Amino acid sequence: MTMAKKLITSALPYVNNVPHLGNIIGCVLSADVYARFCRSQGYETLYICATDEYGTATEKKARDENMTPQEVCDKYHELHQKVYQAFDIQFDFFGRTSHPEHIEITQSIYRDLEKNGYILEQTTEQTYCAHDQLFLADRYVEGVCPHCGYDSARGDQCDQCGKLLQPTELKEPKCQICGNAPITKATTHLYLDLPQLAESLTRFRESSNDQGHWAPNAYSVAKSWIERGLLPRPITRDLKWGVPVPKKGYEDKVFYVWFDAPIGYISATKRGFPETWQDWWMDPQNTELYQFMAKDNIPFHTVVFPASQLGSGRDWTMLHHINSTEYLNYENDKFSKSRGIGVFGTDVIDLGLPIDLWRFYLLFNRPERSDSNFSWDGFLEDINSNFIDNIGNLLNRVLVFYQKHFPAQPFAAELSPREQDFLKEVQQEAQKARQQLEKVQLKEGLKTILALGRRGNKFFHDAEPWKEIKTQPERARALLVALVCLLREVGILLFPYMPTTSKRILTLLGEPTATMQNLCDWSKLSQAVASKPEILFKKLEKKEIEGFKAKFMGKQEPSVNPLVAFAKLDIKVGEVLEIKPHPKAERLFVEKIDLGGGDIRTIVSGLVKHYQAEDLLGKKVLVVSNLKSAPLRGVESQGMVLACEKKKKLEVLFSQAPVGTRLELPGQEVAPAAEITIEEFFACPLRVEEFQVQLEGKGLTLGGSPVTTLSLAEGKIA
RNA sequence: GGCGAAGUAGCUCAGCUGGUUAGAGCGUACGACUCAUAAUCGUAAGGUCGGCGGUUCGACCCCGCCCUUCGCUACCA
Repeated sequence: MTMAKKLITSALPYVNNVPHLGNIIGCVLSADVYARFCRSQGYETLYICATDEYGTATEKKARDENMTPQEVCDKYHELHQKVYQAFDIQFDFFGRTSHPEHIEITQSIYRDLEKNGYILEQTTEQTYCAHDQLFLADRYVEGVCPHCGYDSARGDQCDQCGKLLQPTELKEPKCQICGNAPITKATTHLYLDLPQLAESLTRFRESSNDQGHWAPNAYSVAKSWIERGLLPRPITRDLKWGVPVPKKGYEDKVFYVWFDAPIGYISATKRGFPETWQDWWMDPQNTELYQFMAKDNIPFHTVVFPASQLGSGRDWTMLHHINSTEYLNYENDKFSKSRGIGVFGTDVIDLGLPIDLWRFYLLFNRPERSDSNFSWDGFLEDINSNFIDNIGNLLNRVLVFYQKHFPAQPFAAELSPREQDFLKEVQQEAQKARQQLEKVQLKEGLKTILALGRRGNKFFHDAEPWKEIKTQPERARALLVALVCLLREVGILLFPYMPTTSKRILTLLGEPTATMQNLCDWSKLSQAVASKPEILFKKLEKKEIEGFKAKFMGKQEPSVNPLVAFAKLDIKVGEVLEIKPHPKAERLFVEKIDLGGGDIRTIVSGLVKHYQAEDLLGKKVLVVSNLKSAPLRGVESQGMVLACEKKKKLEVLFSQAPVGTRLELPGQEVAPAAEITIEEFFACPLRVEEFQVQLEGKGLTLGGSPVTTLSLAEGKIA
């Protein structure tokens, strides 16, 4: 086995979010398991993480909470630390990017890049919106793609041909926020010349993957990024909260977060280990870098950060194995802080369950190949059946039985072929789990450990020691000793996953110091005496878990009552006075619609594919009249014409009722809001069933008569 | 509408570069055992591997089309 030093990192969590279970399993916990394995294995190991603190999001949060960005970061950094501590995450150092050390290293890497000619400086006519008074982010600029001529390519990428772009390349750029043509104010920015590094990046990707066996999703993402064609990437921004740019003329700018954040791994190491950090980061021959993260972070670790390293010309330790997970969902929904969906680190602390149970569940359900799903029912099942009934019970039944018949006696016995064969199997399985851990197959490794437990239970059952003890007590004793051997291996192997539980098991077996290094070395066991047996965990109770479930459902933002949502809508009959094609959009019409009482609106609708202009002219249609207006390709749309949609078919909701008639739900008071958002509109699940427009099965009316469709029997209203 | 990912037993998931009867755990049913946290052990039921075509001697795995779900995005509003 390789004796390389193991440098392990977990993706830097962004500071202003409370980490949820998905975040935790994705990076910090997975990396912790591997780091613990490596230490137990006797490898020289360093596990580094930090909070990522710079950027717009923090500035915004600071404004919202009326604090300085630094105060925001201080507060949340501490929160992160508390959560990770609760999860028994054992960092060798947990740093933060808003630290002088970080500034120094970021700047020095920048200087290297500049010295080596990988920095481009462009004083471009950068898109600046005079109206909104800000420089526009790439994607907020649109225009004509220089490659394929597509007329609304975004500033970062063209949707038609897929090429990566810069906003400056676009012909006829436009501000997407206000629709005005942005002023192209001269701003100077620094760019990392990725094209010049493309070849080395490809070489790096291939050789690193060959040696380190990247997670498949990481390899394919990296490949497609590079093969799509790389463009120079700006590494500075017009912001305040960030790493200052050490260059004249850049006093008002900072480095872009994506540039400085990965450098946080290095700076955190340097801060934690000022004397020895270079032994890790500047010793690629003897160091293997393992990086853990969720899938959204892949490009930065496989392309962007390696590019900075390669371009700096220094002999950095570079990515060896990338372990990128998919996402964990919560009860078939996405985790969402804003909607209050999910279990967050702070919740776990409050619930007060043994942390190893959380670790077990998360690792057992680790989203390795595809997204996986947290559910309270699954939580109960997995912990009770797969862990407690299996491992917990095996430990207990073995120790209780042994204690009863051989009190205070060491685990020594003459092993017969029956035990010897069994132990060979145990050895094989234990080695298998060890190798799976070595290869960072964390979920598989855990499953192997559970299989070991099942094997033990079967051995116990088949041998019937409760009978044997009466006739051949020494034979029964040998059996139990063999099972103690198995439990010892389980105890050792469990250490990376459930450190506290591992220690408890090994202590009960009288060998608390056993590690991965003496896996399957049973020589000390014959002197070991069991402690008084104790239950590892009592089983989770259905009632308790139901309680949690209810509590967390209650915390969620209540889903909007359809009737309440409907009450806010102001849907009226309007007559199409005028209709013409949108000047800049081939799929849109621009209509003038009379809603009665002199209220005449301009409304944009995407109906070109379904209707001719003359089919609609003069017709009366249903219109959402209190919808917040929105610019569509430069034309302000002051409402929305309703239609029924099913698959690719669409039918506009026409009406014979007088202009201005309001859509009603019999028996329901309506109190239209002055203005609603498009989200509020869609919160109301209007449908057509059997040619009838309805809400929750109740038909809607216009002046007392039902609203119907002609060709589409059912569909959604949009 | 565009791009991307995915669709394998009731549930959660494995199935590498195509090759005999498609796997595991949980759950369920029945049986066994009783040392143990009503735990354990055995047996069984259960899948047209989203659908339809195609390539092939042969496809869950390759190609095309379609359906569904999810994500991102848009000339959805």
